Amino acid sequence: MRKRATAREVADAAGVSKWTVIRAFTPGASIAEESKRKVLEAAAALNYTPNLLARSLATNSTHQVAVFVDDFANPQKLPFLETLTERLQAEGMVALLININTHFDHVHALLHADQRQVDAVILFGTAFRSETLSDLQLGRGTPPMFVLARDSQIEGVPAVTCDAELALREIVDHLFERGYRRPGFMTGATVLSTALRRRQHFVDFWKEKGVDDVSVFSAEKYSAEAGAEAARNYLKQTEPADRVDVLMCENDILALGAMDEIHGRFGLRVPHDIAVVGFDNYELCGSSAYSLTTYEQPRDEMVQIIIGMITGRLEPETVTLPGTLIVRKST
Amino acid sequence: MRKRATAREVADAAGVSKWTVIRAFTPGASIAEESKRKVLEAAAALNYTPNLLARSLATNSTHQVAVFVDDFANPQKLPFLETLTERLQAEGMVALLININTHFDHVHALLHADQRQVDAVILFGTAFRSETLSDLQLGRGTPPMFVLARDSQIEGVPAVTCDAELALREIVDHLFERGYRRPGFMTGATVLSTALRRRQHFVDFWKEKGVDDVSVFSAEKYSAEAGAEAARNYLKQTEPADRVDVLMCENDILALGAMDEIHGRFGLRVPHDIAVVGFDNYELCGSSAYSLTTYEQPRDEMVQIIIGMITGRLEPETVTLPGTLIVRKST
DNA sequence: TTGTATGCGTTATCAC
DNA sequence: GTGATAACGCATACAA
Repeated sequence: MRKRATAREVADAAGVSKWTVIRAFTPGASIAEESKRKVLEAAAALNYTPNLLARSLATNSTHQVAVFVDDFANPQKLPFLETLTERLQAEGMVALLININTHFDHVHALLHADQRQVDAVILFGTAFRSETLSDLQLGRGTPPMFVLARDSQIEGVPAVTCDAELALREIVDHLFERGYRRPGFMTGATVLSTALRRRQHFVDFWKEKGVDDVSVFSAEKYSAEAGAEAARNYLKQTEPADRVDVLMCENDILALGAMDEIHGRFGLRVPHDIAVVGFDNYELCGSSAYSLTTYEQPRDEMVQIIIGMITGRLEPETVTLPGTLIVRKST
Repeated sequence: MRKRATAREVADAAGVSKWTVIRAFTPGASIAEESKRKVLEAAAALNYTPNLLARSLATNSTHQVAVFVDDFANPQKLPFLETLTERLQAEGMVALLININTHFDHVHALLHADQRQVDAVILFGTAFRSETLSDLQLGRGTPPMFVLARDSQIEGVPAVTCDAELALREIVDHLFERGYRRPGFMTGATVLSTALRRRQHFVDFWKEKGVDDVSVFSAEKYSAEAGAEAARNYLKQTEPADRVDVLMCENDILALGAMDEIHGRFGLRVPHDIAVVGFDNYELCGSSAYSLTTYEQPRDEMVQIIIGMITGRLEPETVTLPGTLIVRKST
């Protein structure tokens, strides 16, 4: 592997000093047309491009953003990653995809991101408790952090989320209107704040409607298989007369798994016997096999805002955006 | 944002030279126990960790690997990204997720990756024609490239893929055994080599069985919606008597869309009227709503091998691995 | 407009 | 075992 050409080499070839070479590659620098032409020619011949590593070291800014992800089971992550990377790249930045799990925990990852001098850290749908942060004793010196698509549990760390209160209100209104009165809620992993919040709103709004009893049960993970298993256990343990008439799941992937069990294995009709609601509007929700009623997050807007905060165009503060209820045949 | 502590500061605090500080953070360096203790103490107090950026500049190795992705519609990308990031991180590397699309093409991305001095570039399921590369005139000096989950179309760039020939042979054998004789193949975007190869094998193996006529039609993109649309057009334009009795789709997401159209909208029975086969074994394929026969790629092994090549443990060469046929109710 | 000196934080290599 | 010098490639500030 040949070494990259340096500014110094280009300078020699063009017969100027290396600083003139730098200027030719610095937009808005004062340099003579003639010099610039000579430099660019020599650069092209030598295949020179500025070394971003050295630039980062000198400018103290890497234009890299670390994106922490801990749940790869939700296919909804993919379109988010797509727009996120696209927007970042449009701003001259690039995403460092960091997998957070038991082998590479938050503290470790944050330390690593810090060592790499990333411009920002995006906690994308991951749970990050503040005790973890204070353990790190890194409050200052840490790159700016932002939470995407989940509530922030850390003081001073802004979050960009879909408005859970509004969403759940719309959902409960819709379900009430359709005549459902025996609601159930399936959560994924109860430790997560967003799960708790969605569930809490769900329970609260039903209470406002005069429905005090909401069955709550949880899947172990956020996967279709886990959703199916949780539904199976529930159906096995509950007499038909005692069952819920509508099941809201914390996200689509749980809902699809649950639906599959309800309809596919137990032969119950959706929505006649049990209606199902998801959250996210994953592409396959619209398929006729499922036709799942769900709630769509304003993905593009969320990403745009979080990037605005990273670039400094927007004030860093928690933003909550309205989403869209998508009513389909499952309710 | 406070500045990070430097080796120099720690050195002053510990009363040693900054080189001794470096040694304390270099595994296997020769340093006195006493000095090391003092340094680590001072480092902890000042919250010092080595600056990876400066290290990269000095060592000429960033431990960053660029991962190019151009298709975010296939949910199968997600588990691949999960194991990829996990394995990379286990090796002390980190993934740079780069979105290749019309706004940020391959040449641009490769240039960018090169400027960032990445240790390697993984073309993950993206089409990269060699003309593009030669346009760049970068043959030398470019970081080592590898293709994952697609055939390499570039001389000297190794690929790690699932054995398409074996896969298609197993699939065709299975279909033939089940009695299907009027096969069809749905491809996503015909320009891609892997699409062409899978299709070609499909056609060839049927020919070996004495079936010369394979209907081929293509969806515009790799999405459920595109698969559904392609199926819809086919069903509309083809008399029931003339239709295929089995439809193989280039990947699961197309197959799920097609199935949805065949069964959900047109009311045809799968597999009785038309059988369907996918490729990838995406999680929802196993759901009772679809129960799609498909072919699973040896994901972990593929990732492990490509990382072996990147780290130098394995010789960089094209590797083709056998996958697993998953037979379900759709055939 | 152009050239010079200095700094960014680390590593490699050599003296001591 | 420890300190010092040079180098990595570029950016900033200043002088010419």
